[in-house]
Amino acid sequence: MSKLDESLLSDLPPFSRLGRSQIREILDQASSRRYEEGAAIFREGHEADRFFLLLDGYLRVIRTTPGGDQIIVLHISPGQLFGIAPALERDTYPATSVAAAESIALSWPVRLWPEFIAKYEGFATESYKTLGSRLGQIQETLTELATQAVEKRVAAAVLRMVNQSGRKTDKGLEIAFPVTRQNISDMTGTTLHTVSRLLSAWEKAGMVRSTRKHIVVTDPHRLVVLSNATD
Amino acid sequence: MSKLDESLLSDLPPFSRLGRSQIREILDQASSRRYEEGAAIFREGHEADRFFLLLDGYLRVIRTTPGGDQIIVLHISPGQLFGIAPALERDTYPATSVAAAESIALSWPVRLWPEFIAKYEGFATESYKTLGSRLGQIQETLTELATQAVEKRVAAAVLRMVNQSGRKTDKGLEIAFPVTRQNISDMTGTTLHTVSRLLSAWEKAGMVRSTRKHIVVTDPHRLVVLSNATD
DNA sequence: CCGCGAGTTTGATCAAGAGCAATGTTCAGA
DNA sequence: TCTGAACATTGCTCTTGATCAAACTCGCGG
Repeated sequence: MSKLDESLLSDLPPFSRLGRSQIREILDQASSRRYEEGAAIFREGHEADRFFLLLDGYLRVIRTTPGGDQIIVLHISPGQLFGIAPALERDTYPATSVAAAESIALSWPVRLWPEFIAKYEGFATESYKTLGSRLGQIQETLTELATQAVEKRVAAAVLRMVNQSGRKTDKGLEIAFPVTRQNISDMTGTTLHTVSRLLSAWEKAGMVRSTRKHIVVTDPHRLVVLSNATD
Repeated sequence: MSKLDESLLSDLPPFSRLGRSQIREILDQASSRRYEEGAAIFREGHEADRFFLLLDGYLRVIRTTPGGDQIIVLHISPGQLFGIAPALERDTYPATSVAAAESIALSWPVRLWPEFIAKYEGFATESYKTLGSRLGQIQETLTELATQAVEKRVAAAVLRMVNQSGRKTDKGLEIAFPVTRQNISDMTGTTLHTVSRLLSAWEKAGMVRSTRKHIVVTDPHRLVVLSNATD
């Protein structure tokens, strides 16, 4: 593993208040790994022996039911902590995380967690905030799933991905990682068929453009309107 | 407000490692309040100026959509911390909490949070765990909602309430707080009509007994089977 | 440049459960 | 004891979106 550069961490919230030498210390204890698209970083139920920070790429956090259905609980973007089961004193990971695109993550052994909390100013607060915002996000999704019709849920899911990862292209806002119809249906509790029909309809209406595994939102405004229509 | 007794806290996880004098200190800074059934402890969007501990009773945590639909995100039972928005550095509560039965809660002003974390051993860990288990619960609910048919969701919701609050009666396990059909439908994203039909069917089949606002599960085992049938 | 497979599209059918409507029941308070 | 409000039940209809089925297309590896 090559020597990691300090600038990797110095701008990220969990570490931004730390001095050079502390960051060095943290990096020296980290492992860095690269994950291919589709590779699992860790799996539900496995021993939670490390915690992670995503440096580059995007992850899906997935839960699988006993019956084999799966659902995408949330996405992780660069700079976020994840797999922080140790904070919760859990000994296994409660979900699986999979690289949605080629990704790079740092990780540390669980035993360092208490030390990080105690030693590095801002780390505790930051991880609380991560937990909290994740809780908020999931509550949002839950509420949506329980109350909204499929079209609105799908619109909201697409918008969430765009907000989290969208980058401007000449055509509009593009989701920065590959997404299949199946993926979207796994986020919204519907089927890939329904998602496909919706995307076709939206494309016909000029709101999105989509190719095989990529989606560009050409008219975000109308999609937003759609996602929170009252009727 | 009458003087609070130290034994109120000494057995609860967030405080169990503390000495008498520390508990006294914590209690002296707390306010205690009683809430009637149906009363709100705090409301979504309001300024998050206090954090809470439920001493007695049961709460529902509710989110309301712009369109006015509401959903019950989770229940709180005695001994649990709640309204810990401050930990997340949020300045408003992300959900509303309402007393499902007559309840008593302690609360402290937000400004004490950092002090609690720093000063009282185990408090930080405990609140992490609270957050974490809540995250787990909600993920569970989300997965269920996205993948399971209505009957299984309703069965699971009833079982969850029984597990959390069930007490033995001569007939079976009774949910310890009032629950309407509407409440259950708000937990499961269905309608009160559907819940009513299901309860009737289950009653006919001898698995539950229910009166106006109370539910007794007479045959938990069969309900469990129902809640995770594979077909 | 071909062929194969993963991902997608679209049509047709059908069932689950929402919505609507009307009636029934329990309970708290006057 | 009566009345009204809150809660519950049940029948009927109709819509949404799941399911089944089949064909299509893109893009990659050989």
